[in-house]
Amino acid sequence: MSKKPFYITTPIYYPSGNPHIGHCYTTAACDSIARYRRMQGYDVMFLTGTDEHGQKIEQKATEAGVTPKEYVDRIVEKFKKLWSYMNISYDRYIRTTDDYHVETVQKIFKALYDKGYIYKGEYSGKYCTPCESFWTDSQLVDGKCPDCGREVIEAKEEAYFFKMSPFAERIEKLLTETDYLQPKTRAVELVNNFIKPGLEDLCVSRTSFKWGIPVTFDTNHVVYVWIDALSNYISALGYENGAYNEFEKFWPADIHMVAKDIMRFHAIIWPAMLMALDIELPKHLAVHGWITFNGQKMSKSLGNVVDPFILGERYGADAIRYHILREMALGSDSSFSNEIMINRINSDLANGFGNLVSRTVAMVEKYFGGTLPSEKQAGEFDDELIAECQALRIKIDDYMNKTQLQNALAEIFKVISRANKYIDETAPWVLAKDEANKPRLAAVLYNLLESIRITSTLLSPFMPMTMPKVWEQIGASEEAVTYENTGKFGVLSENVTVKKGEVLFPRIDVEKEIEELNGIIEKQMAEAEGSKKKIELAPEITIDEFFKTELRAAKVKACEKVKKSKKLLKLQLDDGMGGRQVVSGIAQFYEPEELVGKTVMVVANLKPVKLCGEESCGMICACDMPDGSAKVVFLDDDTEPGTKIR
RNA sequence: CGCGGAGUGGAGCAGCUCGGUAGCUCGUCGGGCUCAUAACCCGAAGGUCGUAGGUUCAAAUCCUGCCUCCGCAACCA
Repeated sequence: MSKKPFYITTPIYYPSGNPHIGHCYTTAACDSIARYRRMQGYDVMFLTGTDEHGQKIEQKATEAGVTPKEYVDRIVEKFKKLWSYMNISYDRYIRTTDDYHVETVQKIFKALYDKGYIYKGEYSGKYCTPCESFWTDSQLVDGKCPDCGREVIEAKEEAYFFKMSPFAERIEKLLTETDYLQPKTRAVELVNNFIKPGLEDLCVSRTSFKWGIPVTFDTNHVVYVWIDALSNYISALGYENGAYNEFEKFWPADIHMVAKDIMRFHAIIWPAMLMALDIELPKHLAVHGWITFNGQKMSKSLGNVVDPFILGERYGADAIRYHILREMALGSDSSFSNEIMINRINSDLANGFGNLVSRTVAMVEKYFGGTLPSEKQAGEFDDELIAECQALRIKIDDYMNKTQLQNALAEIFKVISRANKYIDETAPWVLAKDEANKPRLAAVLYNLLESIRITSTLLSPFMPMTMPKVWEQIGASEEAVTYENTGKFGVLSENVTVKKGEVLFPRIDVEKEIEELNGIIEKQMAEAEGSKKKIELAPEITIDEFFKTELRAAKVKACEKVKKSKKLLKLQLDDGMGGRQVVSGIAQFYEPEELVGKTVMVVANLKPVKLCGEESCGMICACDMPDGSAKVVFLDDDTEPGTKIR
């Protein structure tokens, strides 16, 4: 009889930079689930990969002086190296530059076009180059990029659009009435923000860059991110291509796991695409939060990016996997700090589990020369321990079915705690003093070995490197550590022989480590600062181009907050030519009173726009601080308003 | 009045659906033990459950107002 299929995916990551701990979380979580399912006997397909097209990649490659393909090849190597280091057991790695994927995307695009869901239109909206994003009219107010706030380009090009509206009702039902979305708490938000206002048609092709999959019937166009990237989940199985033939077997996917920032695409656009193609929908979309660093979002410029390689080197990949999986609750953010991580590794892995194995094995060696005798005697406390061990697997299954890895781990560690307590209750060192107690002592130690066998087997999907070392120490054969056997007590041979080995999880000196880690982070930050200055210079301009920008001095006459906005201040300026109003996004950094009377630098010939309903004529110059705040550039107070600056 | 989430001992969280002794992990303090990775076990201190009202015999839990924080949306010319 054939094994039941199980299909799980990570997102395909965008290789515009090196992989970080956030990528690790998603991937390690999927890996643990995949391993657990394999252990249960499922035929698992675990897919990960990279999303390699787009203008940003094209630009980065140009900057680096290589072709886009060469550029992504390099980064993909780093991803693969990290996954190998973290022991990620993916079954397939898809790159959107793979031939078979290209073929699938082109066929899907054509199919949607033939069905009438894709039509050619004229795009009259705006496009943000750095963010590589088109923004529809409802997303834009006055044509600014909602993500980065930078200049957007008037894009008057022709483009293909995907009709989303026919699927609005079905998608709303999918989100609110099924358990597709996990956790479901975000469903309301999605429905209110995107579906109720009416689903906009989606721009699905571009003509302004070339690094993408060409539209077969209109080769000026390349397929834009949505259809290209999302299709990977089916192209990887061989949908509409000849590379694989497993679509029938593995589709629909059991779990797509994503971080919350791309939830929207997987909760709305992806189902719409599948509906349009008449393909069955995936079963679950598991959405997790971000790993934050001391409460702040991780970011390179803040110097709080944790390099997974460095952490792994110090504490072992399994310890890192354990920590991020144990700490993160599905759906909400998780705060990462070196201190929390080290404490967790110490208390759970070193003190709790590692020490349990160590003390148990040591006692078998000390009291019985390494091999337990057959004669055993049951006693007080045994039943409770055995019952907890036997009940464990059912609980873990339940949590794994709900993708609640952190709860599964917590449950396993409860049993580990129970076993440590059992040692105190039975006090083997007291039993050892009297030869007559040997059978009882043997039973106690056997029960402990069995507890370790069961917990370590259930932990092995999460910490795949370390658990085999445990099995070696407790004398468990390969047959003993199956999923099936985690439900049974009494699997190890009654004459089991143990063998003391290396310390599984060495205890970490908290203060010393934190100091050293901080040193590393500081060093990284300094390096990042240094390289940043070189790389991020805009292309050279001539003096004529500079003079297109007219800078003038202006005195702040009045200033107030813009209602309905957290970030905006409205300033009345004396510009030496009758005055003007400027709106500026500095409300979080300045009180209105502070600015009155100051002389500032204004971009005087900027096209006026409306921000939150207020007219803004010009822009006030300010420094972008590394921490995300802004510092306005002030001129000497006696500078005459209207003075030209060059 | 844009949408949503959250405010529980020092820290991080559970409990709230279906009201009825406030629980877990870490930390602190005291004790025990010595098999073990200065690990393990037991005990204690510490909470007016954001705030003001309401419903009720009884509210962390249900209802209303308010405050604060976060996310999304909007937006940093």
